[in-house]
Amino acid sequence: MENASTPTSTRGAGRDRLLSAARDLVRRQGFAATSVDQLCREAGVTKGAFFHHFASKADLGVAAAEDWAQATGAMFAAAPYHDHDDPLDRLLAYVDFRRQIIAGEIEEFTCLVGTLTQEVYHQHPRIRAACAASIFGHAATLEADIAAVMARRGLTGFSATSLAAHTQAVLQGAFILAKAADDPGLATDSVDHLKRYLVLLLQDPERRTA
Amino acid sequence: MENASTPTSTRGAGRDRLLSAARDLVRRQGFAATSVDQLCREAGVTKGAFFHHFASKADLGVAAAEDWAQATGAMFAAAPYHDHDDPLDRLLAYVDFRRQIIAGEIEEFTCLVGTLTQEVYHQHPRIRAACAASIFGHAATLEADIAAVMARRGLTGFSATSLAAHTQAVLQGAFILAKAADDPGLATDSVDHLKRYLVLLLQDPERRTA
DNA sequence: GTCAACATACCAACCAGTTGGTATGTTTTC
DNA sequence: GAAAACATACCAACTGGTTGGTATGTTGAC
Repeated sequence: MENASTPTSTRGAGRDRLLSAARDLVRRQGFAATSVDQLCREAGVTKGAFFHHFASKADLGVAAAEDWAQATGAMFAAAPYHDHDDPLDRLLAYVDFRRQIIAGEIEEFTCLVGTLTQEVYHQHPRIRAACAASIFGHAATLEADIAAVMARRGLTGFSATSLAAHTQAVLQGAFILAKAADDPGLATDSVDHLKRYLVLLLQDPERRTA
Repeated sequence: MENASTPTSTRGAGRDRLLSAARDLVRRQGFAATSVDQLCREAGVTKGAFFHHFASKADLGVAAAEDWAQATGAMFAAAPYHDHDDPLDRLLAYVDFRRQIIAGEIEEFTCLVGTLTQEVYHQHPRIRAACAASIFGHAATLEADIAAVMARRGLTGFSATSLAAHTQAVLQGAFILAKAADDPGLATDSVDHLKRYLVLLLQDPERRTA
């Protein structure tokens, strides 16, 4: 997802540019530290345009989380891990794909909705809810494959829902460690552990070629 | 860690009360959304006292991260999981202990330094560094036990350092999911997966009584 | 008496949001 | 088809309050 430069574009692109600016600035520095003025400068519009499209700064936050869910949903829906027929192969390929897109500057691969949730969960319940919908909505896309593998191997002791959510917890936590260390390697290391866990948990031991 | 009420205390407690206020307010609503005025109200002092003790708001952030590392370090050093002789037992007891303290309001069990890192990593490198020291300093306390288990069982393919860091990634991510869902259960579920991973990875299969 | 800890008054810049417009696009009426 | 009416997108200036911080004064412990 690229940063929109300030174009001499046609009317009507202001809202999209504001959402794009929000995605980048909030991932880099958080929601509260990102002012409406700064968003407008980055988007190349004025405050009047901002408040034409959004009733408040908080409304922009909700729209940004929803836009994130839509854009990432589309990106994941089109990702190559769907090419696998076997549900476990598909799940492991998903984790490989998540690892692969950990690249570039920290704010380019970290998660808008995880970042937003962390600081606004208490004071902005509507933003929190939009973030939850994005995070758990995405986790839900993994549940069918996890459930299929569990059924195939007769696994119990945990649910597909909790394992799907756990994959997102690892990713979110990995992003925090990458930010703390200023090193994407911390994130890829945790994703490697996630893959190792899924293999140990879900793969038939006879299939393992370690 | 309890919130300090506004007492008629002796002089000289202002700094500690500001740090305590920072811990609570930042965990609940983030750093940028927590103003110096709000911190002073919560601590029961004035801006003069604030700026006597801290050169800037950012300095308060660094001090808060360092205070957090010191306080949690002491708490973990005194925790019962150290009672175990066997390194794997001790590690698993550590995870059990982390699960046990996930209780009460969200801001009571979530992590100050993880929350801080997420939003300030880009604009406040000194706060980021203090948070990294806290997170990875704590992870380092687990490395010896992990290394001992790896050596005992001849395990390769990952390092003690990366597995120790991974435990912290899971915890940080678990806290984000708890905030998103407004439900501590999301956090305990991920901690359960962490324990399951450590058992699968590190425990001799013959010892498992599942 | 000295000095650390604290309080008060104040500052310039910034904040989210509002106001009164203009420019452009669309719809309705003739 | 043209023009009026209306809707939408956007602008620049403005508002009251908040912000991080500074300067100066006061208080209490030693």
